[in-house]
Amino acid sequence: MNYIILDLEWNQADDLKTKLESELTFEIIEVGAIKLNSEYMQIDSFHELIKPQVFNRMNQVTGELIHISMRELENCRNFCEAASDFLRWCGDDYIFCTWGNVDLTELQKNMDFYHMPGLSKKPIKYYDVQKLFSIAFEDKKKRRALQFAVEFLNIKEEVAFHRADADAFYTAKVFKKVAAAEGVLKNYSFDTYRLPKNKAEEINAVFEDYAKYISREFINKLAAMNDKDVVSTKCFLCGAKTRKKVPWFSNNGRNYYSVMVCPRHGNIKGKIRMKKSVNDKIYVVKTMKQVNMDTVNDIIMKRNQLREGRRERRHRT
DNA sequence: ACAAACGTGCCAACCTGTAT
DNA sequence: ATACAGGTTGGCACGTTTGT
Repeated sequence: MNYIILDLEWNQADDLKTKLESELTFEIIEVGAIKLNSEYMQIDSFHELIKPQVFNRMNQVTGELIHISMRELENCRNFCEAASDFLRWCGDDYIFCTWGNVDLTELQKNMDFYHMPGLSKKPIKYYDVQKLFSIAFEDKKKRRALQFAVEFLNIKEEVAFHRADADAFYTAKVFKKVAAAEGVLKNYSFDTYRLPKNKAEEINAVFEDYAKYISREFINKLAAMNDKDVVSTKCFLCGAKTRKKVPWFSNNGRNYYSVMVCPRHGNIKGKIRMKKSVNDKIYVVKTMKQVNMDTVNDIIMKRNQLREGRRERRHRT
Protein backbone atom coordinates (compact mmCIF):
# COMPACT_ATOMS: atom_id res chain seq x y z
CA MET A 1 0.00 0.00 0.00
CA ASN A 2 1.20 3.51 -0.87
CA TYR A 3 0.93 6.63 1.21
CA ILE A 4 -0.46 9.70 -0.52
CA ILE A 5 0.63 12.78 1.39
CA LEU A 6 -1.81 15.43 0.27
CA ASP A 7 -1.96 19.16 0.76
CA LEU A 8 -4.43 21.64 -0.73
CA GLU A 9 -4.54 25.41 -0.91
CA TRP A 10 -7.88 27.15 -1.29
CA ASN A 11 -9.34 30.60 -1.73
CA GLN A 12 -12.53 32.13 -0.38
CA ALA A 13 -14.81 35.13 -0.81
CA ASP A 14 -13.27 38.51 -0.16
CA ASP A 15 -16.52 40.37 0.48
CA LEU A 16 -19.84 39.59 2.12
CA LYS A 17 -21.91 39.76 -1.03
CA THR A 18 -19.77 37.23 -2.87
CA LYS A 19 -19.81 34.98 0.15
CA LEU A 20 -23.61 34.98 0.36
CA GLU A 21 -23.93 34.31 -3.36
CA SER A 22 -21.59 31.35 -3.49
CA GLU A 23 -22.50 27.79 -2.62
CA LEU A 24 -18.89 26.88 -2.01
CA THR A 25 -17.03 28.52 0.88
CA PHE A 26 -13.55 27.26 0.05
CA GLU A 27 -12.42 26.84 -3.53
CA ILE A 28 -9.40 24.63 -4.09
CA ILE A 29 -6.76 26.30 -6.25
CA GLU A 30 -3.72 24.11 -5.73
CA VAL A 31 -3.06 20.40 -5.20
CA GLY A 32 0.26 19.05 -3.99
CA ALA A 33 1.00 15.44 -3.16
CA ILE A 34 3.84 13.04 -2.50
CA LYS A 35 3.53 9.32 -3.08
CA LEU A 36 5.47 7.05 -0.74
CA ASN A 37 5.70 3.27 -1.05
CA SER A 38 5.18 0.91 1.87
CA GLU A 39 8.81 1.49 2.90
CA TYR A 40 8.15 5.26 3.05
CA MET A 41 10.35 5.92 0.02
CA GLN A 42 9.17 8.67 -2.30
CA ILE A 43 8.19 7.18 -5.65
CA ASP A 44 6.32 10.08 -7.25
CA SER A 45 4.89 13.54 -6.76
CA PHE A 46 1.94 15.55 -8.04
CA HIS A 47 1.51 19.28 -8.31
CA GLU A 48 -1.03 21.40 -10.12
CA LEU A 49 -2.50 24.89 -9.88
CA ILE A 50 -6.20 25.20 -10.66
CA LYS A 51 -8.17 27.83 -12.50
CA PRO A 52 -10.96 29.04 -10.19
CA GLN A 53 -14.61 28.97 -11.29
CA VAL A 54 -16.22 30.47 -8.19
CA PHE A 55 -14.06 33.32 -6.87
CA ASN A 56 -12.32 35.58 -9.34
CA ARG A 57 -10.54 37.69 -6.72
CA MET A 58 -8.05 36.54 -4.13
CA ASN A 59 -9.06 36.98 -0.49
CA GLN A 60 -6.55 39.38 1.02
CA VAL A 61 -5.59 37.29 4.04
CA THR A 62 -5.38 34.13 1.96
CA GLY A 63 -3.35 35.86 -0.73
CA GLU A 64 -0.74 37.05 1.76
CA LEU A 65 -0.55 33.57 3.24
CA ILE A 66 -0.16 31.43 0.17
CA HIS A 67 1.42 33.91 -2.25
CA ILE A 68 -0.57 32.90 -5.28
CA SER A 69 -1.99 35.54 -7.62
CA MET A 70 -5.04 35.15 -9.83
CA ARG A 71 -2.87 35.79 -12.87
CA GLU A 72 -0.91 32.62 -12.21
CA LEU A 73 -4.14 30.62 -12.34
CA GLU A 74 -5.55 32.08 -15.55
CA ASN A 75 -4.21 29.44 -17.90
CA CYS A 76 -4.51 26.45 -15.59
CA ARG A 77 -6.94 23.57 -15.95
CA ASN A 78 -10.20 23.59 -13.98
CA PHE A 79 -10.83 21.62 -10.82
CA CYS A 80 -12.57 18.63 -12.42
CA GLU A 81 -9.73 17.93 -14.83
CA ALA A 82 -7.01 18.40 -12.24
CA ALA A 83 -8.80 16.44 -9.53
CA SER A 84 -9.62 13.56 -11.89
CA ASP A 85 -6.00 13.32 -12.93
CA PHE A 86 -4.89 13.55 -9.33
CA LEU A 87 -7.16 10.70 -8.26
CA ARG A 88 -6.00 8.57 -11.19
CA TRP A 89 -2.42 9.35 -10.16
CA CYS A 90 -3.18 8.13 -6.63
CA GLY A 91 -3.74 4.59 -7.96
CA ASP A 92 -5.99 2.09 -6.22
CA ASP A 93 -4.04 0.95 -3.17
CA TYR A 94 -3.27 3.89 -0.95
CA ILE A 95 -4.11 5.77 2.22
CA PHE A 96 -4.26 9.55 2.42
CA CYS A 97 -2.03 11.43 4.85
CA THR A 98 -2.73 15.10 5.56
CA TRP A 99 -1.65 17.80 7.99
CA GLY A 100 -4.73 18.32 10.13
CA ASN A 101 -8.27 17.14 9.55
CA VAL A 102 -9.53 19.61 6.97
CA ASP A 103 -8.14 18.72 3.56
CA LEU A 104 -10.13 15.56 2.82
CA THR A 105 -13.38 17.28 3.72
CA GLU A 106 -12.62 20.25 1.47
CA LEU A 107 -11.57 17.96 -1.36
CA GLN A 108 -14.89 16.13 -1.16
CA LYS A 109 -16.90 19.33 -0.83
CA ASN A 110 -15.28 20.67 -4.00
CA MET A 111 -15.88 17.37 -5.81
CA ASP A 112 -19.53 17.43 -4.77
CA PHE A 113 -19.85 21.03 -5.93
CA TYR A 114 -18.86 19.92 -9.45
CA HIS A 115 -20.98 16.76 -9.20
CA MET A 116 -17.99 14.51 -9.54
CA PRO A 117 -18.35 10.88 -8.45
CA GLY A 118 -17.67 10.75 -4.71
CA LEU A 119 -14.37 9.67 -3.26
CA SER A 120 -16.22 7.43 -0.85
CA LYS A 121 -19.72 6.78 0.39
CA LYS A 122 -18.50 6.16 3.90
CA PRO A 123 -16.07 7.84 6.32
CA ILE A 124 -12.54 7.74 4.90
CA LYS A 125 -9.75 6.16 6.87
CA TYR A 126 -6.60 8.29 6.71
CA TYR A 127 -3.60 9.49 8.67
CA ASP A 128 -3.69 12.92 10.29
CA VAL A 129 0.04 13.61 10.45
CA GLN A 130 -0.51 16.59 12.74
CA LYS A 131 -2.12 14.24 15.23
CA LEU A 132 0.57 11.58 14.73
CA PHE A 133 3.22 14.21 15.44
CA SER A 134 1.52 14.99 18.73
CA ILE A 135 1.31 11.29 19.62
CA ALA A 136 4.93 10.61 18.73
CA PHE A 137 6.55 13.72 20.16
CA GLU A 138 4.15 15.68 22.34
CA ASP A 139 1.14 15.11 24.57
CA LYS A 140 -1.18 13.50 21.96
CA LYS A 141 -3.60 16.41 22.22
CA LYS A 142 -1.67 19.47 21.16
CA ARG A 143 -2.05 20.50 17.53
CA ARG A 144 0.89 22.35 16.00
CA ALA A 145 1.43 24.27 12.80
CA LEU A 146 3.43 22.34 10.19
CA GLN A 147 6.40 24.69 10.52
CA PHE A 148 6.69 23.95 14.23
CA ALA A 149 6.97 20.22 13.56
CA VAL A 150 9.54 20.78 10.82
CA GLU A 151 11.68 22.90 13.13
CA PHE A 152 11.16 20.54 16.05
CA LEU A 153 12.46 17.63 13.99
CA ASN A 154 15.37 19.63 12.53
CA ILE A 155 14.13 19.12 9.00
CA LYS A 156 15.90 21.40 6.56
CA GLU A 157 13.65 24.27 5.43
CA GLU A 158 14.36 24.24 1.71
CA VAL A 159 11.29 26.04 0.38
CA ALA A 160 8.69 28.48 1.70
CA PHE A 161 5.69 27.08 3.59
CA HIS A 162 2.02 27.40 2.61
CA ARG A 163 2.25 26.14 -0.91
CA ALA A 164 0.70 22.78 -1.71
CA ASP A 165 3.84 21.15 -3.08
CA ALA A 166 6.03 22.54 -0.29
CA ASP A 167 3.67 21.56 2.52
CA ALA A 168 3.13 18.09 1.05
CA PHE A 169 6.91 17.73 0.89
CA TYR A 170 7.34 18.78 4.53
CA THR A 171 4.39 16.70 5.70
CA ALA A 172 5.99 13.67 4.03
CA LYS A 173 9.23 14.36 5.90
CA VAL A 174 7.38 14.59 9.21
CA PHE A 175 5.36 11.50 8.33
CA LYS A 176 8.53 9.47 7.84
CA LYS A 177 9.71 10.52 11.30
CA VAL A 178 6.45 9.68 13.05
CA ALA A 179 6.19 6.40 11.12
CA ALA A 180 9.54 5.41 12.59
CA ALA A 181 8.17 5.80 16.11
CA GLU A 182 6.93 2.50 17.53
CA GLY A 183 3.19 1.95 17.22
CA VAL A 184 2.31 5.43 16.03
CA LEU A 185 0.83 4.30 12.71
CA LYS A 186 -1.81 2.33 14.56
CA ASN A 187 -3.49 5.68 15.21
CA TYR A 188 -5.41 6.26 12.01
CA SER A 189 -8.22 8.79 11.71
CA PHE A 190 -11.55 9.01 9.93
CA ASP A 191 -12.77 11.86 7.81
CA THR A 192 -16.49 12.23 8.51
CA TYR A 193 -17.60 14.31 5.55
CA ARG A 194 -19.62 11.20 4.67
CA LEU A 195 -21.16 9.63 7.74
CA PRO A 196 -22.18 6.03 8.40
CA LYS A 197 -25.63 5.65 6.86
CA ASN A 198 -26.80 2.81 9.09
CA LYS A 199 -25.81 0.74 12.09
CA ALA A 200 -23.73 -1.64 9.99
CA GLU A 201 -21.55 1.20 8.70
CA GLU A 202 -20.89 2.68 12.12
CA ILE A 203 -17.25 2.74 13.11
CA ASN A 204 -15.81 0.98 16.10
CA ALA A 205 -12.05 1.46 16.01
CA VAL A 206 -10.01 0.03 18.87
CA PHE A 207 -6.54 1.43 19.49
CA GLU A 208 -3.95 0.53 22.09
CA ASP A 209 -5.36 2.50 24.97
CA TYR A 210 -8.49 4.04 23.57
CA ALA A 211 -11.38 3.31 21.25
CA LYS A 212 -13.45 5.48 18.95
CA TYR A 213 -17.06 5.02 17.92
CA ILE A 214 -18.63 7.07 15.14
CA SER A 215 -22.39 6.77 14.93
CA ARG A 216 -24.89 7.14 12.15
CA GLU A 217 -27.08 10.26 12.10
CA PHE A 218 -29.87 10.90 14.58
CA ILE A 219 -32.63 13.46 14.35
CA ASN A 220 -31.63 15.06 17.66
CA LYS A 221 -29.60 14.60 20.83
CA LEU A 222 -32.36 12.87 22.68
CA ALA A 223 -32.60 10.20 19.98
CA ALA A 224 -28.84 9.75 20.13
CA MET A 225 -28.71 9.45 23.90
CA ASN A 226 -31.55 6.92 23.74
CA ASP A 227 -29.53 4.63 21.47
CA LYS A 228 -28.02 1.81 23.42
CA ASP A 229 -24.80 1.66 21.38
CA VAL A 230 -24.22 5.37 21.90
CA VAL A 231 -24.48 5.22 25.68
CA SER A 232 -23.04 1.71 26.00
CA THR A 233 -20.32 1.49 28.61
CA LYS A 234 -19.05 -2.00 27.81
CA CYS A 235 -15.27 -2.32 28.07
CA PHE A 236 -13.72 -1.61 24.66
CA LEU A 237 -10.90 -4.08 25.32
CA CYS A 238 -12.82 -7.18 26.43
CA GLY A 239 -16.47 -6.34 25.99
CA ALA A 240 -17.22 -6.98 29.64
CA LYS A 241 -20.00 -5.20 31.41
CA THR A 242 -18.64 -2.37 33.53
CA ARG A 243 -19.68 -0.75 36.76
CA LYS A 244 -20.72 2.86 36.24
CA LYS A 245 -18.76 4.98 38.65
CA VAL A 246 -19.93 8.29 37.15
CA PRO A 247 -22.96 8.13 34.86
CA TRP A 248 -23.04 10.26 31.70
CA PHE A 249 -23.19 13.95 32.52
CA SER A 250 -22.79 17.08 30.44
CA ASN A 251 -21.79 20.63 31.16
CA ASN A 252 -22.91 22.17 27.91
CA GLY A 253 -24.95 19.66 25.95
CA ARG A 254 -22.13 19.08 23.50
CA ASN A 255 -19.81 16.88 25.52
CA TYR A 256 -20.85 14.09 27.84
CA TYR A 257 -18.48 12.37 30.23
CA SER A 258 -18.60 9.21 32.30
CA VAL A 259 -16.37 6.87 34.26
CA MET A 260 -16.77 3.11 34.33
CA VAL A 261 -14.80 0.28 35.87
CA CYS A 262 -14.01 -2.93 34.00
CA PRO A 263 -13.24 -5.87 36.29
CA ARG A 264 -10.21 -6.70 34.16
CA HIS A 265 -9.09 -3.36 32.72
CA GLY A 266 -9.82 -0.92 35.51
CA ASN A 267 -10.96 2.68 35.15
CA ILE A 268 -12.26 3.78 31.78
CA LYS A 269 -13.19 7.31 30.85
CA GLY A 270 -16.00 7.78 28.37
CA LYS A 271 -16.60 10.89 26.35
CA ILE A 272 -19.43 11.53 23.94
CA ARG A 273 -19.24 14.43 21.53
CA MET A 274 -22.36 15.63 19.77
CA LYS A 275 -21.56 16.79 16.26
CA LYS A 276 -23.75 18.54 13.75
CA SER A 277 -24.11 16.96 10.34
CA VAL A 278 -25.65 18.58 7.31
CA ASN A 279 -29.43 19.18 7.31
CA ASP A 280 -29.37 19.87 11.07
CA LYS A 281 -29.04 16.27 12.12
CA ILE A 282 -26.48 15.15 14.64
CA TYR A 283 -24.06 12.29 15.01
CA VAL A 284 -21.95 11.05 17.85
CA VAL A 285 -18.25 10.47 18.35
CA LYS A 286 -17.57 8.47 21.47
CA THR A 287 -14.11 7.79 22.83
CA MET A 288 -13.28 5.36 25.60
CA LYS A 289 -9.91 5.44 27.26
CA GLN A 290 -8.13 3.65 30.07
CA VAL A 291 -7.27 6.18 32.76
CA ASN A 292 -5.63 6.34 36.17
CA MET A 293 -7.19 7.41 39.46
CA ASP A 294 -6.02 11.01 39.05
CA THR A 295 -8.05 11.38 35.88
CA VAL A 296 -11.04 9.71 37.52
CA ASN A 297 -10.83 12.20 40.37
CA ASP A 298 -10.57 15.05 37.87
CA ILE A 299 -13.81 13.98 36.25
CA ILE A 300 -15.57 13.62 39.59
CA MET A 301 -14.30 17.07 40.55
CA LYS A 302 -15.50 18.46 37.26
CA ARG A 303 -18.97 17.10 37.85
CA ASN A 304 -19.05 18.40 41.41
CA GLN A 305 -17.83 21.81 40.33
CA LEU A 306 -20.57 21.88 37.73
CA ARG A 307 -23.18 21.21 40.40
CA GLU A 308 -21.55 23.67 42.75
CA GLY A 309 -21.51 26.40 40.11
CA ARG A 310 -25.14 25.93 39.32
CA ARG A 311 -26.11 26.07 42.96
CA GLU A 312 -24.12 29.27 43.47
CA ARG A 313 -25.60 30.95 40.45
CA ARG A 314 -29.08 30.18 41.67
CA HIS A 315 -28.38 31.72 45.06
CA ARG A 316 -27.05 34.84 43.47
CA THR A 317 -30.17 35.53 41.44
C1' DA B 1 -51.34 22.17 48.02
C1' DC B 2 -47.93 25.37 47.16
C1' DA B 3 -43.55 27.68 46.49
C1' DA B 4 -38.73 27.39 46.86
C1' DA B 5 -34.80 24.90 45.87
C1' DC B 6 -32.53 21.75 43.10
C1' DG B 7 -30.93 19.14 38.91
C1' DT B 8 -30.60 18.93 34.18
C1' DG B 9 -30.66 19.98 29.20
C1' DC B 10 -29.81 23.27 25.93
C1' DC B 11 -28.11 27.37 23.73
C1' DA B 12 -25.65 31.64 22.77
C1' DA B 13 -21.58 34.01 23.50
C1' DC B 14 -16.94 34.02 24.02
C1' DC B 15 -12.13 32.09 24.22
C1' DT B 16 -7.76 29.83 21.91
C1' DG B 17 -5.57 27.71 18.25
C1' DT B 18 -5.39 25.64 13.64
C1' DA B 19 -6.53 25.35 8.53
C1' DT B 20 -6.62 28.31 4.01
C1' DA C 1 -11.29 36.91 6.06
C1' DT C 2 -14.10 32.10 7.22
C1' DA C 3 -14.51 27.64 9.37
C1' DC C 4 -13.71 24.26 12.61
C1' DA C 5 -12.48 21.89 17.19
C1' DG C 6 -12.67 22.06 21.89
C1' DG C 7 -13.40 24.45 25.86
C1' DT C 8 -15.84 27.81 29.67
C1' DT C 9 -19.56 30.73 31.37
C1' DG C 10 -24.13 32.32 32.19
C1' DG C 11 -28.96 32.32 31.38
C1' DC C 12 -33.41 30.25 30.25
C1' DA C 13 -36.83 26.50 30.53
C1' DC C 14 -38.37 22.57 32.41
C1' DG C 15 -39.30 18.69 35.69
C1' DT C 16 -38.40 16.85 40.29
C1' DT C 17 -37.55 17.14 45.13
C1' DT C 18 -38.05 19.36 49.42
C1' DG C 19 -39.99 22.24 53.15
C1' DT C 20 -43.99 24.13 55.15
